[in-house]
Formats: sequence, C-alpha cells, structure tokens
Amino acid sequence: MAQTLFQKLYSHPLMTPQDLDEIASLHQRMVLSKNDMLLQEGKTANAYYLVEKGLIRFFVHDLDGNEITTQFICENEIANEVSSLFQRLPSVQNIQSVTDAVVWKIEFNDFQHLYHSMESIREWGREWMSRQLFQTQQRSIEMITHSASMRYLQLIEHRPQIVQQAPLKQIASYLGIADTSLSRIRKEMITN
Amino acid sequence: MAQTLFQKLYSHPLMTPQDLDEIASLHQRMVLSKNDMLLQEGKTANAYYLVEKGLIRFFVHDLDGNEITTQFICENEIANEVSSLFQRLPSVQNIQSVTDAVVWKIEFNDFQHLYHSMESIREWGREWMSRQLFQTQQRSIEMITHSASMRYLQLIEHRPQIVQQAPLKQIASYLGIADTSLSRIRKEMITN
DNA sequence: AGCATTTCTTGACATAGGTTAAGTATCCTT
DNA sequence: AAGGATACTTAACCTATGTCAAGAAATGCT
Repeated sequence: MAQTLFQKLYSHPLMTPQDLDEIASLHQRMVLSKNDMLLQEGKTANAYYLVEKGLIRFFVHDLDGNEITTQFICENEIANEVSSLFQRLPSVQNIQSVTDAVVWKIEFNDFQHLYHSMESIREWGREWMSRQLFQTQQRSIEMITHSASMRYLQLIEHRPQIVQQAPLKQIASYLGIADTSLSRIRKEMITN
Repeated sequence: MAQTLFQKLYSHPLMTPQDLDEIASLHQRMVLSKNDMLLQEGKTANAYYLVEKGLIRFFVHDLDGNEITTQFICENEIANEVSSLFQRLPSVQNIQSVTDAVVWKIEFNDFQHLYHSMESIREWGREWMSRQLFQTQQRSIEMITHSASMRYLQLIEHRPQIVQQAPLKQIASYLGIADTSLSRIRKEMITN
C-alpha cells in the first residue's frame, strides 16, 4: 500500500500524521512503461517522483554523445533532479524508467507551498538533500579509491536491484568503465 | 571589506539589505594559520565558514590511511560539511586550512534560527545546496569522462587558486591520481 | 646557518582497463 | 516464425596510470 511508501520516504522526527496526510494528498500515482522519459535534458523539472515499483535512472550525454548513467533510483527512493527543480534551470540530466514502474509525482508548486508553510517538511527536505550530497560524495570517493571490480562487487552487495534489472551497458557507464570491461569482470568473478 | 563577501555569498532575489545585516551580524571573523583544523572526522560540525582569504580543503582517509582531498574551498566560497551539520552526525570529513586564511564563522544554532524565521535564507539555502549537489555530480561525471591530464587542465583553467596554493600531493588525490602521475603530467604539459 | 623533513621529480617496470572487431544470444516487431 | 535490431561475450592488442625506488629541491626548525 502506498501509505507505507510516504511514511518511509517522508520520515522525520518533526513529521506528524496530519503533515503526512497533507503531503500525501498532493501526490499523484503514475504508471510507467519501460524507457518512458520523466525529464529530458534542456527542459526544466516541474516535479519529483517517489518510486514505488520498478527502477529509474538518470543519465547525461558525454562529448561523443554516449549516454552516461549517473544515478539509479530503486524502489522506495526519490527521483529528483534537484538543481533543475530548485534553481528553476534547464536540466542537463535525463530521467528515464529502466523497467515498467509505478511512481508518485508531486508538482513543484505544491511542494513549494508545503516547504514554506510546514516546518517538518523543511527540515526533512534539508536532511534529504544532505543525504544526497553525502551519497554523491561517497560515490566520487569510491570512484577514486576502489577498482572497477570492487565497485561492481559493492553494487551487487548494496543495490542488487540495479544488477538484476539494468542492462549491462547502463551499469558499466554508471561504474565508469567500458561495457566490455564489465563483461570481462563478470567472467573473472565466475571463474575465480 | 567583508560586507561584499556577505553580499556575494548570500545573494538571492528575495534577500533584502535588512536580512543581510541580520545574517552578517551572526558571523564572527577568524584568522587561521596554515594547517589549522576546522573540523575533525568523528566530531559533529557546529558551524560553517565563509572564506574571505586563503584556501581550505576537505579530506577523508582511505582504507590504507592515506589522505584523499575531496574538496577545495577557494576565496569567496563556503566551507560547510552539510551532512554532519544538518543531520547532526559525526563527520567522516576533515576540514583544514591549506594556507593562512581569514574566514567568517556562523554557528549552527544561529543559522537554524534564521532558517526557520526568514524565507529568503531558506530559499537561498536550498539553492546553495542544489548548486553543491550539481557541482559534486559534475565532478563525478568528469572523473568518468575525462582523462587525468584533462582534469588537471580544467583545474588550471577554472580554479587557478588551487593549483597555485595547494601542494602537489593534495591536488593529485583530489584529481584521483598518484602524485607521481601528476608530476609526469606537469612535465609533459611543459615539453609538448 | 645547517640539519631534518617534507615535497617534488624522474625512470623502469607492471597492470587495469580501453579499443576494436567479431561472434553469439536475446529481444522486438510484423 | 523470420528478420533485424539490440545486448552481451570474447579475444588481441594498446595505453594511461600505478608502483616502487632513488635523488633533487624546497621548506621548516633549532
């Protein structure tokens, strides 16, 4: 049931059941097919999404036009292109469903109203962004300190949904390696 | 004069001169010597710092105990270990002056009061965090898509203060390469 | 000023991961 | 079910960067 999704994702010490109801009432359920686009580069984000079911990814294009997957959003996580949504700027990122999916959408204007009228969601929002920043920094650090195969092993361990549902090419670009290299790493993991 | 520092760093459409005065009055000037620690890993951050003069860095320790510089904070930028300060958690990062420096400190409690009483700083804060997130993501992407020498060239071009003031070893770990490799890259840049 | 420490450079060698290209398997579409 | 596109694997070869070790240069300390 979706109620538990909101409870899980909007959890914060200051959050009351009434706050949660008000927040939830502003979300709208959406059913996505595989490869549906939720945001395209060049456009300004107008909403963010709670992922109930399925897998979502963020990607950018590099100088040669190749897609680089920059984030995977799993079930019970939030897909939000913060710098476009909150700075009202055109996005460099794309957001796309990797699988069929069910998400709950909230519009910028509705969130904005909550943010300035409800202390709990303000604190929640700042904490959520802090966690995002932390995770993004951790990922940078791991790109520096861990080998490609270590990074793949960590992914298997900590975010198995990705390994199970995303195509190899997307996982490879997310790990910062060529797809042939990931294929080789998989092979070596089996034989050794 | 420090007034321009606050104007520059706290700029936002909603920010009034009175807001700015109130904010500025809560900052305290600090003079730092080279290598002073502003935050140590394991402790919880209780303030953030506007950098007026000098260079600051963030670093973590990897599994072998080596220091990895994760961020440089130049003049007219803000040194804030967000995930410790706003989640009230022990920091994994250290903050240290690279050179002698002058910074303006604001305590968490004072900021917290502003954040819940002043719309402009709320909006400013969210935008600042959005920009941080964007920059951190861009850095991740560049670690994937650019070679080490490209990353070094970009650093020279976009953040010359770092190249001029930080020791090679810190720059190398920031770029994700061995210090001997950076030395070689420098040499090749001169001869070619 | 002189010694110790740290920082930086250089070179020989090793290796993870990139590139290219070909083959196989899987998935869609009609 | 057939045909074409896409996804994945494999292999040969290449290159950027890592590792280690030694020396030179710069810096800091007493």
